[in-house]
Amino acid sequence: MKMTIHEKRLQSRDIQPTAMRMRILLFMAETKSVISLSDLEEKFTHADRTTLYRTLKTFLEHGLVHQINDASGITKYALCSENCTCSYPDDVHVHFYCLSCEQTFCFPHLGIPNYDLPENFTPSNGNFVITGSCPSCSS
Amino acid sequence: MKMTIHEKRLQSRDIQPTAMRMRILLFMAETKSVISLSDLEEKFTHADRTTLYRTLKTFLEHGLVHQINDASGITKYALCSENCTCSYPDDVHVHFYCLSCEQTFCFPHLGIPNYDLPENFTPSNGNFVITGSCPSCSS
DNA sequence: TGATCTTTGCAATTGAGTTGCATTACAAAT
DNA sequence: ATTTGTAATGCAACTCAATTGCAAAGATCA
Repeated sequence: MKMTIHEKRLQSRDIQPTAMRMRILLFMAETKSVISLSDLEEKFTHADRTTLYRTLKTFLEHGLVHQINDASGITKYALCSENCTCSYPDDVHVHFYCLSCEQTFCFPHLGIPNYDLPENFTPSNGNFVITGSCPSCSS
Repeated sequence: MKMTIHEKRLQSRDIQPTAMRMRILLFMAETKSVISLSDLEEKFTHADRTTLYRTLKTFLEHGLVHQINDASGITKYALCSENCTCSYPDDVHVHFYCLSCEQTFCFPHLGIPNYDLPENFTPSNGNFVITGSCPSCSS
């Protein structure tokens, strides 16, 4: 039985590879960028907002994407690397939010310090965003 | 002319020290915690939501408080230290968001690495939040 | 085929955040 | 002290992202 790489990717995370999900995964893999629910809506005008929303939720719950909270206040998502478990500190990396164009970028090569937290604070995940101006918007 | 320490603090940031603002500043200084607009609403039941909202905005614009975006998706605020300018990397520190009680904590002693960003990314601020379980919620 | 479970679409709701405008409080000038 | 102008506050309404309930469509398996 033949299977695309994306189909395998969904199944390896225990997500039923429906047509809709395949299309959304493909889009995220192609654009390689950080997207919001609204971005998906603009791309998939034929699909319902709820379906897109729930697809992102499903992806998130199954560790296929990670969630980013930047200064825009809008929840954004990005595909995880193949063997990511989205746990602090190893699988967390820095993101960059451009105040001008409001885009968010992944910096997978910029990891997170293993902070020595105050007693009894148990970390599980992290959200590290640097805000500023991106190359296209820096004059 | 006599002036309270909080009055001076407002004036040093060019904020008119009205009764409302004094009360809110006092509350934030007393609780020493990270709060949301809704938290203020619960405390100041007599005041209008808009006033509280605009007070926080004013405080933010004048650098009296800093803004935190945690995994809750709700914008939170915390008092800045006396000589803070809220700029990356020196004045940015780590926060902690507890998934269980949904509280957010300031860790002013945990600073931010001076990351070597990709070319032409110009940082101005940062938002670093570690998510997990706080002492009260860790069994 | 029939029964069941999952996914998708539609409609409606929630709640944070925000804005316009009228009113009130404050401060400066006379 | 009174007037006058500016800033702050309160009220009402609105926007928009996020979320939920329910019905219809589609997939899966006996």
